[in-house]
Amino acid sequence: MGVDGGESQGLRQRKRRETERRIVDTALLLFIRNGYDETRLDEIATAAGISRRTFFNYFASKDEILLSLESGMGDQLAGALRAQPDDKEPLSAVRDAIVAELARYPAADMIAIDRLMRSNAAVQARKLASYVIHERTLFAAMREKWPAPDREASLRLVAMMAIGALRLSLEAFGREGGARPVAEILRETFAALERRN
Amino acid sequence: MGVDGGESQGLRQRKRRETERRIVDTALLLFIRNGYDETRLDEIATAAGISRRTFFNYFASKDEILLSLESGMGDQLAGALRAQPDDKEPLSAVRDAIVAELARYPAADMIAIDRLMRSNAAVQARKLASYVIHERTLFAAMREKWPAPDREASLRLVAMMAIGALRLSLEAFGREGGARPVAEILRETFAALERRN
DNA sequence: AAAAATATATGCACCAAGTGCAATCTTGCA
DNA sequence: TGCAAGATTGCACTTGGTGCATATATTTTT
Repeated sequence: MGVDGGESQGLRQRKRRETERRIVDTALLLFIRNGYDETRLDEIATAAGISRRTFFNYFASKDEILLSLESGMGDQLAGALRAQPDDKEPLSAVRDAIVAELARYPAADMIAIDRLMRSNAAVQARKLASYVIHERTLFAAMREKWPAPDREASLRLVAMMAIGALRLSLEAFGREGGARPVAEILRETFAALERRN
Repeated sequence: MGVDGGESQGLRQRKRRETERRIVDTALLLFIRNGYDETRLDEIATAAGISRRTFFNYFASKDEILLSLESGMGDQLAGALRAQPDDKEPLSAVRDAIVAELARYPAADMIAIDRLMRSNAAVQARKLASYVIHERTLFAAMREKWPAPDREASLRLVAMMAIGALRLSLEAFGREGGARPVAEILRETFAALERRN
């Protein structure tokens, strides 16, 4: 009743964020413990303390729970790119942005999430599709950073190569079981990319 | 009865192929006429003269109808690559294989199929996922054509770039509404790819 | 502070895709 | 001709997802 600091800034919003977070957390727990396909939406809803119907007020589908973990990355990458100095070559700038950004994700989490996503074909597919979305987001940011109408096609290619290199790096990371840090693999992959031709 | 030519070579197999084909054809017709999401599996089954349950003997899901159109491409590309002369550079050989292979698909069909796939998020996602499968198939073929253990990572990158260029080219083809032939766009995209760095 | 407007939560009935299982019919082959 | 293997089907059932109406909570207006 208003005895708090005073900047509650929307109880509605706060509760919504809390509930959303609670759904993701409990769902991940259940997924990891019992498997993605084996976990029913009802279980998730009940465990999160909401009704099954309310779940769909937060996520459009079961997939979205996992996908939501991936969804911010495009914008994050775009942000990291904007922070790069303007005089770098596009591919180098994007590479550095990706390395900087990926450093922020805990390796153990990435492996766990990746395992979950690979356990279901539809989810895995949508994850790969989200790479394409990231590619487009990145391309849009690149176009703003290096505005030159006649270079658009080239920037599109750079975005494709960069996100492709990111994907291959994460695949290698998974194959190795997380033995080496992602940053190292990324730098290696990008080096090979810049070396060729 | 056996009064026919004599090489019936498995009535069972023949009927199966016929039925599968009939399912795809009638489904495509319905999809194009009424939309993918709006077409029920029951309609497809009935129109194809089979029971709903039998449909699932042929396709694991509704998605698979459309996906099956895409699924052979990886192997086709691998085959086209094997037909390339051995002394070409990997990227050039793959480029030529892709150009040769894509020339075999009628443009109008590609546009129609693409429209359908983009009308449903899950299908579109699986289509993009299938590019990654194609990439792996192509990589496997490349590894056989240019066996050099220390070059594997590099070949992986070439496969990624080639399939990425293919995807970007098809996207451009779609954006242009099929104005220019795919081969032209492909050559342009690959030229830009080889030019950069 | 009451009331009106808006957002959220939920229950319920329903739809459509997909699965397991058992029964029946077809084809291949000895 | 007879029998094994494969194909077709019906049926009951599970699960994810939607539309709609209603109740409840929060915000804003007066």
